[in-house]
Amino acid sequence: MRSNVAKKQQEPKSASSPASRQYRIEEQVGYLLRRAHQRASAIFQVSIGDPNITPTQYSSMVKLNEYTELSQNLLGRLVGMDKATMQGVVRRLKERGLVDSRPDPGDARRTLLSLTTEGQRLVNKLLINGPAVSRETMKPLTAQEQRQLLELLSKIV
Amino acid sequence: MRSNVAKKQQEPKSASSPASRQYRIEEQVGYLLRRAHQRASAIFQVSIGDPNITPTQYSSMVKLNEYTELSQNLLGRLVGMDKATMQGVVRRLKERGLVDSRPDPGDARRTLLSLTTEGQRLVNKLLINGPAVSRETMKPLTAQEQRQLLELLSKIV
DNA sequence: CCCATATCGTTCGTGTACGCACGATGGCCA
DNA sequence: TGGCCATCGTGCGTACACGAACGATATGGG
Repeated sequence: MRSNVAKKQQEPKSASSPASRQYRIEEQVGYLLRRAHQRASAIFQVSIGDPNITPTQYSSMVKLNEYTELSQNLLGRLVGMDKATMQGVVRRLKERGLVDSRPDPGDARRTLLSLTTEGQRLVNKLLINGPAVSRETMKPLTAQEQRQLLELLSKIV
Repeated sequence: MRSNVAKKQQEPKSASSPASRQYRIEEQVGYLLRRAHQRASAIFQVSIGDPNITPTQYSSMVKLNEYTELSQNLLGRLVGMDKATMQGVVRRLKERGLVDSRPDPGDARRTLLSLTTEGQRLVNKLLINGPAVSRETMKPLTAQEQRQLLELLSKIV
C-alpha cells in the first residue's frame, strides 16, 4: 500500500478560504478536456481493432473514404488538423501503403490524396468498431447525458 | 474566396443511406474531445498571460503551489500525467528556474519538487487569469450548460 | 534475513500539435 | 499584363503523450 496521496505536513494550503469560490484546477474546462481526451484516446487504442492506427489517422482515413480524393490542406480542415500536423499524419499513412497521392492536374501547388485498396479495406474494418469506441468512452453516462455531452462539445469546438 | 469545401465531383459518398443511422466522425466523442481540447489550449495560450507557459506546466505549478513539496511521481498522478511526460515537464520548469528539486531524505528513489520564489511569483500572477481562460473557453454556453459540461466531463475522466 | 515484487525516475522511440519561415504557385486588380 | 497577396506543401523547433525497458531502491512475506 501507498501512503494516502500526501503526508500530514504536505496537505493543501489555503484550508480556510474566504467566501470567494476558490480556484481548483480539477474543475477547469481545459484540464477536464485534457483528461477526457486522454481517456478517449486510450479506449480508442485498445478498441478500434488495430493498435497501430491512431485517432487522427483514423479520422483522416474516414474522411478520405467519404470523399475519395482530397487535397492535403482541405483534408486537414475537414478533420481539424494543422497543415504541419497533417503533413506527418499523411506521411505515415503513405509509408504504410494506406494512402496514395498524386499532383493536382489543375493546381500545381496541391497534392491529391486518396485511400489505396488496402486503406479502404482497413477503414471499412475499423468502421465496424467505431461505434463501440464511442459507446465505451461514454459508458459512465446515461443516454440523455450522452446526447447532452455531444451537443455541448459541439458548441465549444 | 475559396471554393466551397469541395468540388462537385468530390461530394461525400453514401448520399442515400438506409434507415441505419450513419456514422459521422464529427459526432463521435473522441473527435469532439480532441477539437475542444485544441481550442481550449489555444485560448489558454493567448489568455493566461505568459506565452511560454503551457497548460500542463501551469497545472503542475498550481499543484505545487497547493502542496509546497511533492515527489515527481505523485505530482504526475495529481495532474493526470504519465511519468515519462512528467519528466519532460519538470525538466523544462527546472531549466527556467521555476521549480527546484532535492532528493527525498526518507526514500532514495524519490525526488521532491517545489516552486522557487520566482515560480511562486509567476503562478500567483497566472492564477489571476485562470478564471478568465475557463470563462472564455465556455463562452458559447449558458451558465447552466457550463455547469452541465463540467459535470459530464468529470464523469468520463 | 533474504528474496520476490513493487515503486521511482530515466531514457528511447513514435506520434500528435502548432508556430514560423520558406519557396513555388495561383488569382486578382490596377 | 505585371505585380501584389493569398494559398499550398515542406522543414524546423518545441512541447505533450505514452509504451517499453532499465537500474536503483524499498518493502513485505516466508
